Amino acid sequence: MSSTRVPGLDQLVKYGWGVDRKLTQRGEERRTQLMEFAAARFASNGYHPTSVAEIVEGIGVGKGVFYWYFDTKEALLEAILADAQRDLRRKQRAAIADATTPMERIERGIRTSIQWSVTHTDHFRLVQFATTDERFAARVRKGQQVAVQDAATHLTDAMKEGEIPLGDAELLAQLMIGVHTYLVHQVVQGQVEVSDEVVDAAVDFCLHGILGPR
Amino acid sequence: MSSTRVPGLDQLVKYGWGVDRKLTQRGEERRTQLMEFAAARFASNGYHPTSVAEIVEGIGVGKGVFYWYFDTKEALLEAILADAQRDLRRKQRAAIADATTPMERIERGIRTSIQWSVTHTDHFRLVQFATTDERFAARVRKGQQVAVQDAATHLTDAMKEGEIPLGDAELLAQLMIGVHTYLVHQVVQGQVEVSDEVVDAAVDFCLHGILGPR
Amino acid sequence: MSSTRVPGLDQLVKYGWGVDRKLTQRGEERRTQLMEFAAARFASNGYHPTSVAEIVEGIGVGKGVFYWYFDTKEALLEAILADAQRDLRRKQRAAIADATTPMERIERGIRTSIQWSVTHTDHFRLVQFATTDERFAARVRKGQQVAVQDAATHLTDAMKEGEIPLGDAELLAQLMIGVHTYLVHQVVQGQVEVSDEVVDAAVDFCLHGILGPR
Amino acid sequence: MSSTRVPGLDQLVKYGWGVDRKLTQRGEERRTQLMEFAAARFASNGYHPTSVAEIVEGIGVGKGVFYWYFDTKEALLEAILADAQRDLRRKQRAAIADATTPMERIERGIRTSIQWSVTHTDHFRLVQFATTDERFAARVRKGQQVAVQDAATHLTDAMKEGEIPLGDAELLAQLMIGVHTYLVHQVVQGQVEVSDEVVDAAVDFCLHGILGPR
DNA sequence: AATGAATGAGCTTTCATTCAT
DNA sequence: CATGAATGAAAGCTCATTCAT
Repeated sequence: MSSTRVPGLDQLVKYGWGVDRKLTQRGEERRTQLMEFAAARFASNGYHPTSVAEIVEGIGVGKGVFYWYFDTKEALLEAILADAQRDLRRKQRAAIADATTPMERIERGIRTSIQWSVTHTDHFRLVQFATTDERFAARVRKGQQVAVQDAATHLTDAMKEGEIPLGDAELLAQLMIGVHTYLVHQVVQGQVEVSDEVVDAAVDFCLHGILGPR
Repeated sequence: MSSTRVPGLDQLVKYGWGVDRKLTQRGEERRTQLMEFAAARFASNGYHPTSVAEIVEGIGVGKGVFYWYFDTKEALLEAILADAQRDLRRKQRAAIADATTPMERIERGIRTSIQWSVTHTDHFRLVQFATTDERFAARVRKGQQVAVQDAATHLTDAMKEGEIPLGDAELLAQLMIGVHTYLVHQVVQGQVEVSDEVVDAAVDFCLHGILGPR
Repeated sequence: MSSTRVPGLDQLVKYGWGVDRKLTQRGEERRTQLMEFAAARFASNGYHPTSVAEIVEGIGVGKGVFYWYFDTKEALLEAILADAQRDLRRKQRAAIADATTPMERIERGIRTSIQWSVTHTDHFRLVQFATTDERFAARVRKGQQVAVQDAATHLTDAMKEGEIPLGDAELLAQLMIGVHTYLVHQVVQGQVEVSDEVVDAAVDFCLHGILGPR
Repeated sequence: MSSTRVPGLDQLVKYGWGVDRKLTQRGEERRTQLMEFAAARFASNGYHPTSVAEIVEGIGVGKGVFYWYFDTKEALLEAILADAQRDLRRKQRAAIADATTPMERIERGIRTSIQWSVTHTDHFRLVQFATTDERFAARVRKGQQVAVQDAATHLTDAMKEGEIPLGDAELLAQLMIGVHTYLVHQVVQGQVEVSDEVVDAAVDFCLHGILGPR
């Protein structure tokens, strides 16, 4: 009826500026269902080749449903990406919470990140794609910057405490993230099987890369 | 009288199984022009959002011209990717040719790869995208497998000669490639400025990652 | 919740395996409207020369409407042909129902067939065309086989009852159908005016052809 | 150079008003080759679905060749149809030449016609198609009118001489032609095997149809 | 005579989005 | 909330025809 169009902060964080309805329990589920189904399809067939029609048919509803929950197809992908980013960050914070040294934080950060990516391959693929489309690249870039900053902070701390040699913390953070990103990439592409040994090797590789010549 | 439809091996390598005409000098130039222009557009706007119309308008020819040289838009991207792969491999072989030790070969390989990628950012972006679309992913995967194998061979040699500690050569090769892939990725995204120092740092990071604890 | 994708038998008979939505009253009408308009255009301008654009413009709707009801232009023609076949057969069965002798059934069959064809010249022309295109020819052939078999059955009955001399019933049926097909063909081409006399003459011609030398 | 565009009568009969060059021996062969190849393709794939490119590729020449011999694709089909008509008529005249009675002429006419059609199934199919396209229908109609007139003349003669009962000669001629047209149609469609018995039965059917009740 | 290249209107089809119910 | 129907711009692609060489 006369509901104001200005959403509260909580909703904004979750839904952005577009469709901003208060959703019922059922509505919430529908929205999630749409996002999950779409993420799967986007990941396997690609964002552009997947039509809105395909999505709504896939879950057996009319097109109206889609546009009830999302302003555009673009907004859907953005919501999926935002959701994923938020989830990963939350997991990472939890993992790091009770670590005592910077190096421990770094290691746990890497492990959590790898863990999350290989259990959310669809989202990993979507992020990969999003990078290649200017419409979404900015959002992803921002997320990656945050990740780099986080890692760099820990590296700087480690440098200060003399745990690792001084160096360009940000660059090292990027190289480190590069290692595990590519590793996950290969896993997603079916080129590598995940195992504790592989993850350990990757972590070792990074740590030695950071430590440099002893 | 009737021209044989079986193309020679040379042509096959170059054009694949689709349109396989003998091209005149002029035709050869047009084909190249189309590929270059398209690569640029695909890289900046994305493959799907770039229409064939946009490409032909961009170089000021009729639509038919496009389909004279390529069977489909898909075939065009494949041709571009194949071309790029061939070019990179050629460059790498040349760079490695006169190296004397395995470690030298590895280092030169990494440097050449970074070099090539940052001077062919369009193609790098296209490869990124290609990975996210099953239609093209296979080709890219094969190319990357080759790169991994190449590097792994050199690592194995280095292990045999005792230059580096024994380990999973293939995995190390992948981690190494991961470092520079992500680095280039960041460069392409404008997050990092290339410089000799950055490249050196990346190479160092890899070498120490490989060498492990001394 | 999720609607089953397996259409009921009724729908299958009517729509085939392609677009198989449940249509509303309005949708049903649109579908019919499209088929009728298209049949007329196909008949007068030819199937290939008639574009989908022409059809939708003709009934004043957007292009998407066409593809809402039919998978392809080809499917549309097939639907039209199937519809026509079904209608003719139904009419023929009704006409034959209360005939008492085989010869009466044959005569009524011929007359009904001529009658139907001259009042549905559009469909007759479409069948003519369909014969010349392998994509549609099979369907038409099957329909004609059925017609031949029907007539042959009656001829065989007549032979058994001694009403006509023994002979190759199927071949006679074909010749008989040939007579009226060509007659209708000439009518459709404007070479012959239909009249009771003409129809009577054709029927006589057939009957004498069948009876042979007394 | 300064060759007049007004062709001689002979050439006109053969080539119509379009391309009217004096062809060399080789040119004559190319033209024939094009027509034969095109007739085969048109017959099997349809006129519209067969492209000029397909034709010239099929015989291994460039597109220029096609347009050297024919003004348009349409003109090609017309030339093929005209050729076929001329050939059939010539054969029929030869077959009838030494017949002594009208009925003999009729029978020979029918037999020749069936004979020609089953040995030129491609052309028969093309005529079938041509009927369904207004651009070509007129030409075919005229040819069929001639055939009907020819047959009707013989029937009229037969009536005058008391060989058959009086009746509408033209209509009978049409019904007669209908019988064998449909027969050939079924042969072309692979529904009937040609044999002397079948042809005899068809001829008998016609003769009895004409003779009516004795 | 013949070729390879080019043209560009037009084709079939798709699809994000909107709307009446 | 939800549906089926509709929109129409735009996509990929075809093809009869023309032209420079």
